Amino acid sequence: MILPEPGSRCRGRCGESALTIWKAASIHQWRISRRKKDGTVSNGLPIDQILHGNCVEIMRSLPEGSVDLIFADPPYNLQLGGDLHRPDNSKVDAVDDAWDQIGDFDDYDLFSCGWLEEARRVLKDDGAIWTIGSYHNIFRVGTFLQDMGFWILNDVIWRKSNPMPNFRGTRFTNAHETLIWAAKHKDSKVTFNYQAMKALNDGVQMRSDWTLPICGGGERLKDSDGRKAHPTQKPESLLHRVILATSDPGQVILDPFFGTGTTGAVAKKLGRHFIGIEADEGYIEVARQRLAAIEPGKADAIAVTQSKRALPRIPFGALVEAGLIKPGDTLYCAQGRRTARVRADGSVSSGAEAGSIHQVGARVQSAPSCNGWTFWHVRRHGNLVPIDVLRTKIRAEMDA
Amino acid sequence: MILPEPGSRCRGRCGESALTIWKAASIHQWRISRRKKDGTVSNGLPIDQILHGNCVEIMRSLPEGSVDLIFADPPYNLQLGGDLHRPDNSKVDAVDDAWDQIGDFDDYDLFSCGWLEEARRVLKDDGAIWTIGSYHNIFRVGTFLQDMGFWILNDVIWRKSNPMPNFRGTRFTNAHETLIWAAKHKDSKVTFNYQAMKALNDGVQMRSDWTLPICGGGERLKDSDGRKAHPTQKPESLLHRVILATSDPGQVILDPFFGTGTTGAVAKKLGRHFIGIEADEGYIEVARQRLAAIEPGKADAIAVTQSKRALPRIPFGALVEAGLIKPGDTLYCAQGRRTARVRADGSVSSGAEAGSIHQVGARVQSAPSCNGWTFWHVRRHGNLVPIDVLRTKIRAEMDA
DNA sequence: GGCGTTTTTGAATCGCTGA
DNA sequence: ATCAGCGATTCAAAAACGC
Repeated sequence: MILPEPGSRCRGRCGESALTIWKAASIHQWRISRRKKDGTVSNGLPIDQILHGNCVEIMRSLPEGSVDLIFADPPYNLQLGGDLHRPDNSKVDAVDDAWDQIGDFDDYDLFSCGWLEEARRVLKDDGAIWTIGSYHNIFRVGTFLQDMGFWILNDVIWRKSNPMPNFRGTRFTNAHETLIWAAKHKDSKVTFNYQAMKALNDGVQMRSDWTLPICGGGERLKDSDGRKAHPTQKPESLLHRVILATSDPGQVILDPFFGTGTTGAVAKKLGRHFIGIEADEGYIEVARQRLAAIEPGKADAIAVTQSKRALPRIPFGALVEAGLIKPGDTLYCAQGRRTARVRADGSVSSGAEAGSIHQVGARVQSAPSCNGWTFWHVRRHGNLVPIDVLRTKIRAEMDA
Repeated sequence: MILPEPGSRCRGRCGESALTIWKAASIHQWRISRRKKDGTVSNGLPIDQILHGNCVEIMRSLPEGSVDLIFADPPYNLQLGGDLHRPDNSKVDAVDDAWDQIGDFDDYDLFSCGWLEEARRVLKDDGAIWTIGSYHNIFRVGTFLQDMGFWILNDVIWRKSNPMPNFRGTRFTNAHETLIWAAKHKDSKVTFNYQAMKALNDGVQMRSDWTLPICGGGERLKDSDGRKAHPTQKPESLLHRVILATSDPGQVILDPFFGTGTTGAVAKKLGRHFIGIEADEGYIEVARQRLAAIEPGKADAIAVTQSKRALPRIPFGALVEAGLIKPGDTLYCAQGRRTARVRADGSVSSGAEAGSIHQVGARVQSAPSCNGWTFWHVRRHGNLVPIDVLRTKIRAEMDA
């Protein structure tokens, strides 16, 4: 592997950049192996499968602009010293697996450039990516995302309700991990189920900090000896929120570091398709068994609160056409002080002003804009009823 | 200014690095102006002063390895679009000040390299740095810290109890900011008052996520027109925790982006020295008046817990942090005959006795135990109010 | 003055569609 | 590509207001 001159004080960003080096040397040395397709293939995509191998290699074999969402939990490149013991002298089972040891920052940068570039190629133009990490790696991943043209939408904090304490008393308890949610481009129209997130959070906007327990109990996969099958298995609750918020049923979610398949498990439960890539055959076997036992989510069970933006557009004139409002009827604001008259073509007039319900509503308030559907009301049985209620009626008839 | 070739898809990390460019071109063009020393000078350091000018220039005039701690709140370089209106059509007063508009990623990287390199030079070998930022800038700052050889100790989340909502329903509420705490070297022996943090957090280890309200109310500095004096004034509670945790009384804390002087204000209250650097004379004037009104912390008031003790049931320290009770304030029993003094970490002292509100309450009564929350009172408007009343207020904020 | 209600505001990368 | 029109969208805390 070609690296910048060693020994320089500033690593990574001195001399040639990791991204430049990556393109020049590493990628072309990889052999793209053909792999056996043993599952469903949709639009050339091997969906609902676990693909075995190096994730960059595998992603290069997938078509450009083909997946809707990527969730990536790359190695954190933890720089551990010696063994860590608890105050009672028991040894902490640290993450010291070979796959987490990428090397110094230069190696880690090359590694990150590699998989991020391929992930970006495979992603649809309106797609998005989630990455998760700790302070060891997330700043580098975030910088690469920005440098590659991804557009960060939020950084999200997974606030662990039950983190491992700092046994030495030398730092603050490392009680969170950081996720980054980014669109492929600045102008990408990404999926965000705002109302579903609001519903999930007791009716108030979902915040950028999520308090969730770490993966344990019956959810934590164990091998035959009772030891945890994977050292960094993520909780399904975390993926549930990610997938519910930023994908729709039927979409394809790619996880290039599949591990024991939490992304696939939650995707299947929520009626999404997944593509998993994993280099370790042992993890793949665990994931296969896990996924086989999961019942796919049914359409009625995975439905979420819809955003009004997704509903069919009804022009105000349709209410007049349907006879729910008659030409000459009076519209009132909520207080009843401001009024407008309905005209036969669905426009309204108030004094000298005339135009759409939105335009006239804005004018009478001297406001820059106005949602006429919620601003204007009609008198029914002595009460003022928002015209939005009549729109709902029209929509219900259309669905019937 | 020399920049990488424009139009390249990958910005910043392609071609010459920002750090290389910085060293080659920008720094040598700066003229180091002599400045008038108008305050105390200790070990060649202009302590407890606000220095006017570009922070890189000023830092170059300070001796190498001379300050104990740096707190830096650099511009976030927000990339705003057009105006943003709330659902009620009121306009959001965005942070669009000229000082926050650094430019594109390349410009911001050069800017960041510049001040970070000088900050590192000025820092003692066993010193540490704190930086704060949002997803717009913090990944780049974190990457540079690592590339320059700083050793990250924690990333800390400031979880805002009352953030501004996302008005368009397009993202998660941006409800947090990220701080990075890093040592100058991997082997630096940094200051960390572990027991004080534990005392401040109800007797359990302080975590990496801190729930604190944004700066408002009487603490928020206003100009003569009643408008906020600075758009991004940080709460003193945040600095209280930073300074109490990672510095000792008498040490020197440098803030290269001093603004209206929150770092200096808390440093003075906690018996630390500060050096503030600020480019805007208007902010300096506000900070000077603010600092002049502050009484320096007395040694007994700013003393913190040095050894283990029994766990208090309630985090009394949160009241100190929030400014509801100040270090040095007096607590009274209901009759006003017995008193205790509040210390900066939420412990209290009475005569030779020191400890939690419960312990000291028990001691002064010669009782086996005591509920400090109902025993102790503070004087407000001439009346004695149980501190439990203040706890209720804190709880409301923390529950958010 | 006191208490209940209304208004204001905070580091923000904040829309979609069709002519 | 640009522009205009539709019409979707806010939480907590403190200050200001009203009775």
